[in-house]
Amino acid sequence: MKKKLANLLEESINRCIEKGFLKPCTLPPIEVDLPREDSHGDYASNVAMTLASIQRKKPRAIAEDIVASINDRNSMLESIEIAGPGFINFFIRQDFWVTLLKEPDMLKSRFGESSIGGGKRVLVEFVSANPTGPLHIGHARGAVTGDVIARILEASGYFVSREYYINDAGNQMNLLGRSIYYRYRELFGEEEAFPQDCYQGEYIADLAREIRDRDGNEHLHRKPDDAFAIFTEYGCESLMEGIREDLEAFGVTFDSYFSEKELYRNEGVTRLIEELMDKGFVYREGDTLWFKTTDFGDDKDRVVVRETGEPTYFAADIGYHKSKFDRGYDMVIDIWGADHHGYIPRIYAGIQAIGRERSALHIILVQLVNLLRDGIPVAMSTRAGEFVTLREVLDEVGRDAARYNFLMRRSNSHLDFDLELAKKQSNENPVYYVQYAHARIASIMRTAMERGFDIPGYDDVDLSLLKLEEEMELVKAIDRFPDVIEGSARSLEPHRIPFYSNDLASSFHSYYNRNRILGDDAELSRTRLFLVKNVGLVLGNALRFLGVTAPERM
RNA sequence: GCGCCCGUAGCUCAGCUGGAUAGAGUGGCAGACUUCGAAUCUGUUGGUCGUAGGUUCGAAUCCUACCGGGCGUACCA
Repeated sequence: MKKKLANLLEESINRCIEKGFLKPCTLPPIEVDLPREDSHGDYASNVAMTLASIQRKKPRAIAEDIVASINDRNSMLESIEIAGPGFINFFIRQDFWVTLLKEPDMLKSRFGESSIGGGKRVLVEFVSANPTGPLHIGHARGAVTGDVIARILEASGYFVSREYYINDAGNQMNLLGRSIYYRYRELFGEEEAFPQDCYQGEYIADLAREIRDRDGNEHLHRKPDDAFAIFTEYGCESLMEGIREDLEAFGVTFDSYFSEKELYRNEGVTRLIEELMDKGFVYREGDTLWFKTTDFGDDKDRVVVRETGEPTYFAADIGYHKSKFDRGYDMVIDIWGADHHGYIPRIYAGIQAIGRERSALHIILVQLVNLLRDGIPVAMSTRAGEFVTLREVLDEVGRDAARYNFLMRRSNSHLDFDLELAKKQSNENPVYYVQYAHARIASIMRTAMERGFDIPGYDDVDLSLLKLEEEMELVKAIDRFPDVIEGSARSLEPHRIPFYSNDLASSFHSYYNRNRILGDDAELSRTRLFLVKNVGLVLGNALRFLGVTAPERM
């Protein structure tokens, strides 16, 4: 509906220009919004006001010209009003509203999809947790955020690939190997003190036991450096396997895993550094190489090759991003924990230095999760081995509730996640509200069948029977769904979908409590059945975008 | 110190990229099941949008300063 009205306005403005009412100019984007007040119409536009400054003319006068030139071929409009400083308010005819139900009924599970992406290739990189321990709840929020952004973009005409960057090189990996090694020695009674700086978690000892069960004591006689390498590799692979399984149980899958170690092996990092040197973005100071990120707005230059001759993590990361673009992606999305925000200017400097547009990279920061149990904070630290794993959360609160809770908030705001609250199967838990509406509708459909109704399609019902305000509200809400998904895709904001779903579920519950769907009047019942069926369809589609199940009964 | 994020109802949060009289949920209070699912619904209570300036037809939204909370500020990843 929004788009139909915007088109109507655009045509009219062009006509005004032809007739000389308005001076030729480049049109501002035509916005059509939902007014807060019902008395301001079903939709409203402020074009007259935005044109006013360009045209140097009074907004109300412009609005009048535009309204006079509108050609409502399809008889959508009940009336148009000009209000306040120059708003154009549209009132849509009731019999036009109901025709919009044709679309969801035809498109079914594809209702909500669009082609705004135009086939652009997008890489979404997310989670990318170091394989030094199992995923914990902090990773979970980034995981669902990335997953849902990928789902939305896929539905919006983008060609999407999901990637996990494995930091399987560097100090933390060595530390992992050492940690397992010392636990391994303990198993054979080598009781030196377990180093403080090593990973303390119980899972380290588990890994050590696995190696003992497989290889016995053979690593005891190796030189520590050789043993570290073996233990590192084993730990990394084993932990990655666990991570993959946990994510899958959480409904999150990847198309590719990109290994940092591979990047080094393929000379990706050396080639990158050479490129930066060739382009003159790098200077030498003693034995270290500095990248002039300040040329791109960073507040200080950054080291890319250490005194020791080893490239930094940063160097590898630019190399990794170069690889993303070299693989042909038009748009790259990184989902990061908010604690990495300081890193943003430097990575932008990196991609600009390799000749890419800033606008091709979108970094989404996901704020940290405050884990609570009954309102009391739960302390977490990977190093100390104190944390609640993703697996534990899944086992305790379930996948649907966990996902929904993470998706309800803007990723940019801090999130309290209360384990007890998320676990409750009651009205305190918003996921059930939407699911319940879906299940309830499914139940109505079942009852209807039992009573001998068919489930009608668009052409089999008399839509003029939909007269109630609540019914119009539902029709309007259904019609809005594609706009919500599109807005969500453009802004990369998944949280809009839970909010919309909640509103739609609320309108439905309210309608249901006030009116009978299946009553004495067979024709009316069939029409209402049709309406409600489409509400269920949209709720189902919305939940699918969120990766949450849409139950038929619960 | 510097940088980023956040500050909206008692609590948890939306606010459609600058629009008209600021909204939900939750909590409190009062109500609705012999009829399609009460995990539901209806009504009511509740706000100087952190503070002070500025930009303009118009600001919770943009700019500046300050206050409060979080997170960064490595030749770690």
